[in-house]
Amino acid sequence: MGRSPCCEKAHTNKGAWTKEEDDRLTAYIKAHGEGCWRSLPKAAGLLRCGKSCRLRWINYLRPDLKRGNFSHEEDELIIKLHSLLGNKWSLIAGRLPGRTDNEIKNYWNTHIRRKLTSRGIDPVTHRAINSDHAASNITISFESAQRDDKGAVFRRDAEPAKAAAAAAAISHHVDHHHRSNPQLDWGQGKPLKCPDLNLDLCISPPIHEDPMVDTKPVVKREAGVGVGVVGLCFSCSMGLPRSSDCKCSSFMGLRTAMLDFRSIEMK
DNA sequence: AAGTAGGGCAACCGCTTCAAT
DNA sequence: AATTGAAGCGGTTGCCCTACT
Repeated sequence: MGRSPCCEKAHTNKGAWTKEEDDRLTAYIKAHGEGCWRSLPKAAGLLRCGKSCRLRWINYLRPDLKRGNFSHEEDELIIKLHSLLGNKWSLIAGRLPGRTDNEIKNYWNTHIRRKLTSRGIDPVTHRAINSDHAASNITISFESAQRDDKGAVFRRDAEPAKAAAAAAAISHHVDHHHRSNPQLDWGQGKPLKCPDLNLDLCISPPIHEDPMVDTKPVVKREAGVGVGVVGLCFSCSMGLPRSSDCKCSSFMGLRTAMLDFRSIEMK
């Protein structure tokens, strides 16, 4: 029945990794590639469980990791993605090349959460704290023209109908993820409608084809490896206003490229 | 200079999903 | 079809470092 046991837990090290262990793991993966974490520790001569090896590699040893401080653009992108995806750190990490889910999670908990709170934004719901009535359409805008050190811009939505349409479009895309992710209800227990979330989105129907956007399925969950937005300039892929030399086509090459839910694949 | 508090981050834990048997 | 375990994920913990008193 079932598979054979993973590792002998009685003879595994725990705690901080030593330089030697790092070297062994790195050398082994460089020689044999990732995968089969179950057998890796033994093969690499490590007294660790496969799970621990995987974590160490993904979060610390991988050569494509960026490390260092998060840029302002990354900050905003994380906030934006979190507002849409909730605590789906692996999905968020998938949009930030060189960043790991663990890193983003830590960064969120230590920096961004506080930052949002100081801006008067609830980091969980992304709504304004002290907004007395839920129906008020206070929204968070990331328009860089209005951006300053104080961060997000609040405004009342001038066109509720437009906002509702956008919300419905988002809801359509998010829905199938959402069904399996009650967290995305943000505690409301109702289908996501983003009634007060205006991210200046422009989302087209899924069937839309754009030569600039690679529509083939994205490699599934490469554990934090950036599934870069193909065919888009930096500004567009980061969800920023288009730069003067941007040649991305209008669809999705806007501030919304990252919201191409076709490439946010859930397990 | 020593002690303390708080922040940051690496690693572990426990749960869920999926695949192998 | 049922069972079992690997892989992956999010939450939490604990250690280390730095700033403050």
